[in-house]
Amino acid sequence: MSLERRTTKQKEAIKSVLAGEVGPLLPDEIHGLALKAVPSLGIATVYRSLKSLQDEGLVCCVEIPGQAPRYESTDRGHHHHFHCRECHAVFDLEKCVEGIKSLVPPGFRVSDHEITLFGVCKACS
Amino acid sequence: MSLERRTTKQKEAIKSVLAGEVGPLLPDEIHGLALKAVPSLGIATVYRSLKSLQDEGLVCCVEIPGQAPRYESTDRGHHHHFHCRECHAVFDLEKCVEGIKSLVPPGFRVSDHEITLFGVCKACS
DNA sequence: TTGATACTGATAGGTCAATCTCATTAAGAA
DNA sequence: TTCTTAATGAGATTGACCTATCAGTATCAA
Repeated sequence: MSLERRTTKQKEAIKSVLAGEVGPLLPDEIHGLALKAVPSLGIATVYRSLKSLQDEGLVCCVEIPGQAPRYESTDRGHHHHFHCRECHAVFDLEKCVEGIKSLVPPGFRVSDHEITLFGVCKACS
Repeated sequence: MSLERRTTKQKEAIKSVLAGEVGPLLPDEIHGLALKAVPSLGIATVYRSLKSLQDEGLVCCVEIPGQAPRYESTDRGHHHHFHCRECHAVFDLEKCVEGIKSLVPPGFRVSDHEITLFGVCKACS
């Protein structure tokens, strides 16, 4: 239980990695990119920092079906994701679709939803 | 490598469990239900049969974000899923939404998509 | 009915994401 | 600068999911 919260170069490096991305990243990917700023960074610290950043509301978790959780900054608003079957990268999509709630039978209450598109990204085409 | 394919009561039990469901099931759930028909059924056989049924095109795998793979019969056509945050059951949804492909930026090719709604099901409300 | 062999059940083993442990380091208040 | 203690890094450990192994069983063509 932290009574205070210290600013560390590790956590700052992870925040700036996520700030510069166009989609959610795996912990391993975050680790790889943040190593450039903090060469000694351990993977355990990546997981710890991600949890801490989630508690602070700065980062959220994105689940792609069949894949490990990815993380991205929360400052992007509501959006969905595209998963490239070639390079396995995940991209943010700008918009959402209408009529989601009409899918649900009577008596069911919807709190949120996930839409994931699969295919081949621009670079891999 | 199977040169022939035999009919066994284990695999038949698994098929009939999946045939009677309103949504995809976890391997463990399939195991639990199929035990009623074949009390000696082992979990390894459940996994083996599911793989075999997938090869035959009779069963497909459904991935809910953040969850282990579930399995269902392929005879339901295109549809999506609702995941109850209370009881963790997954239900099939009848319809799909329009305009999915308009979400994607130029240069990206979409092959398929997943929509998962989260909330509380009728029984849990 | 018989025989070749696909299938089964139990369990050990593998894989991978994530957490725990603990000695060491370093942030930041005083 | 000093000192408390939060945070770190390395590696061991866990836990979930699934596969491999292998001796024994059951299917089905002949």
